[in-house]
Formats: sequence, C-alpha cells, structure tokens
Amino acid sequence: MIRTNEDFLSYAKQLYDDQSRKDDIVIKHYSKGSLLLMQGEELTRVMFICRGIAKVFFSEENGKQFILEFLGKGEVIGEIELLRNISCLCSIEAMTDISVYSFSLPYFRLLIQTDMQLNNMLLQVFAERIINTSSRASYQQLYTVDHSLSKLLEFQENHQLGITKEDMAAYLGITIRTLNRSLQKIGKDIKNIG
Amino acid sequence: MIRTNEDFLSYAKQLYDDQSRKDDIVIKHYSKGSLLLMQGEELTRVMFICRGIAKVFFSEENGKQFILEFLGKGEVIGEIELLRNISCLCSIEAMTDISVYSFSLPYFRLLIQTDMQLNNMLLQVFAERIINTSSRASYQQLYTVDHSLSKLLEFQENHQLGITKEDMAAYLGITIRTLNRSLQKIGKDIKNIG
DNA sequence: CATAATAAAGGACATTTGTCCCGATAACAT
DNA sequence: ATGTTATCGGGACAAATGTCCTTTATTATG
Repeated sequence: MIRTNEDFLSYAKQLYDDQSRKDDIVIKHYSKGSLLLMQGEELTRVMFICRGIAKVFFSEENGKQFILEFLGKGEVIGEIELLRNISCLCSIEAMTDISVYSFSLPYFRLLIQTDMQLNNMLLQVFAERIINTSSRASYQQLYTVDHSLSKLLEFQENHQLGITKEDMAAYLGITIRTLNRSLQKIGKDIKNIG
Repeated sequence: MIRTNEDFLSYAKQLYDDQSRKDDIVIKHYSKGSLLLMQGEELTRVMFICRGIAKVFFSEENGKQFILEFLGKGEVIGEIELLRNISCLCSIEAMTDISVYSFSLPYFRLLIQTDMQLNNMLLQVFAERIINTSSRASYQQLYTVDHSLSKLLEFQENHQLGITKEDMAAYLGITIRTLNRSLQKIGKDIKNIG
C-alpha cells in the first residue's frame, strides 16, 4: 500500500548529482502537515520523495475526503498532471517531515521525451499503480468494510505507521462512526495516534 | 468512460502493414460474448482493439463481479500484465464482435525497450487510466448511487451502448435490486437490452 | 485537586443497501 | 388456447452505514 521505489530514487539522485546548472533539480523540504500539491492548483514541479511519507487524497464537493494512497521513499509526484497537462488532480500532504528532489517542468518534460530509462521506469510505476488502484476499487466495492479494515490494520502494523482514525476512515471511504463499529467487531482497539 | 485512442490505432496499423514477417502482429477476431483475456491465466498476446467494444472486469472470490471500464477502438489490452510480468489481472469480454491487432509478447517487449513513440503513448494512456480509475473510486465511495447512476445513464445514451442491467450494477458495485430502486428514484425506466 | 474545555466513543434513530422470495409478464412448447 | 418455464420487478425484512447527539475520557488550566 505504501509505494516505494528504489530505482527511481537512485535515478533521481544521480541526475541531481550530475547536473551542471543546479536549478533543474533542487532538494526541498516539507514539514509534517504541509501540502506538496493542492488539488485544483497549477502544477509547478515534479517531485521524487527521498524521505518521509505522504498521503494522496481527493476532496470531493460534498466536503468528504478520499485517501487514494500513501506514498513513500522513491515515489514520484505530479507526473500525471504534467503528462496530461492538467491542474492537480488531488492534494498531497506530508504525514511526516519530507524531503524531495524537485524537478522543473521543462526539464522533466525533456527527460520524458529523450530518456528511455525514465520512460520504462514510469511505465513500471504506472502499471503497478493501476493494479493497486483498480484492485482496491473492486475490493472495497464488493467486500464488507471489516474485510478491508483488517487489511489496513495489518498493513499499519507492518509499517509502524501512525494513521489517524480520520485517515483510516477516509481511506476506506466510510465515516468514523462506522470505523469504530468495525473496530469493535473485529476486536481490535487501536489507539488513535494522530 | 469508453476509452478510445486514435494515435494508438494508426500506430498499430502502420506497424502491421510494415512488418516483413507477418507473424509479429496478426489480426484476430472475437465474437460477441467471448473472452479476450481470462483472469488468472497466463498472458499470450498484447492486443489493440480496432473494432468493437469490450468490458474489463474482476471476478472476486465471493462470486461478485466488478466492471472496471469499457474499452473501445484503439485501446490496448494486456500491456500491464506484460510490464509487470504477471498473469491476467482481470477478464476482458467482447460486448460486440471485436477485431484486434495482436502482438507477440517478445515483439511488444522489444518495442517497449526501443520505441520512444510507443513509450510516450503508453504513458499518456496510463496517465489517463489512472485519472479515471482513481476519480471513479473516490466518486463511488463518497457519493450516493443515484449520483453515479445518472452519469452512467447519460454516458450510455451518448454512446448508444446497450449495457445490460447486470453490467450496470457490476459497474456501480451494487446489486440489481438497488439498481432498480435507483432507477425508479431518478425516474428513468431503462429497458433491458441484454 | 477541581473544574472547564476538548476530543473520542458510542447510543438511538434514519437511510441505504442487500437478501430472499413471490407474483406479474413474457417467451415457448404442446 | 393452455399450460410450462424463464425472466424481471418489486415487497418485506435484515444488515450495514450515516447522522445526530449524549456520554465518557482526556487534556488543559487556575
């Protein structure tokens, strides 16, 4: 569920170290709680996370949020918007302090047009993302909440991630009330670490 | 919702016409109701639809089906499985008679490694698919069925598509009973064209 | 320590969705 | 035409989920 990608990370690092002018790629830091991207706004940079964890979420017009995925080290941000030339599809918020390699748009565009290695890595990442997103869509539509929740808890334990109950609910597409009920039902009483 | 892609189609057509040996790409036909891919089985070819419409669906272990998307002219099939080297993620069934350009796996793999044009087109298609899939996941989780159903009906009218009620329900992730109720509620009485 | 302020948990009821089943309608054979 | 069978729609009830609000727990503060 947390996507991480070592290939990407070393690729970005190498480009960063090799660049002559030092402004195509810069390292930026975001503190916990700040936004890397804001849904609806224009994209300004394409980023690779080299430290920390972020959450990707939609804010729907009815005020609800839906968390699409959690991103870890090596994940790329903003590439979809760049490719399709659209404003930001969703918001991305730092769940921990985060550091990124931040690429200028013209430079990243150039890379996509010329660098086969990047193309192939992106294809790999996209393929995996499609697999995850679509499997989850199917799963969450067709199974009970309890089912999906068990998987989420299991994952959280594996990754020592302090996901707040609010985020869990947003990930599962349910209310906190329903989340509490399900937690009782499956007998686990996770303390809120938010 | 039906993805079509002219770039891909002309690209495939040109490769097909140009090939010296005539076995890297062949044209195949599938009759309505037959399967282009079967979930869980090994992938044998990568295909481009040049005629007809297909539905892509998961069969979950609890017996339910979830329709991920409808594919139209120019759409590619099997590329995800090839890239990630996995067995078929979902089944793909011909909703009408279908013709495809069918690529051998080694040939398609070679193209991906060497052809920048294909890479860029695939990136475009993947990006759009991710946008659609994730928007829909969010939408269907956070809005009422009525809302999603209205969009589906609207789409169906635009495309003269005879989607059965069973397929509509599978697309929305609900039962037929709920679909009927929603249809009543929004006042449209669609005849079953299955 | 006591008390107020804040956040989390859960009860009660309403709404939505699913399951089961029956009756109406249509298609079909005799 | 008559009876038979399959299909579809919807009623009735059960289960799941959401909304609202009260109760409980936690934290902060004098």
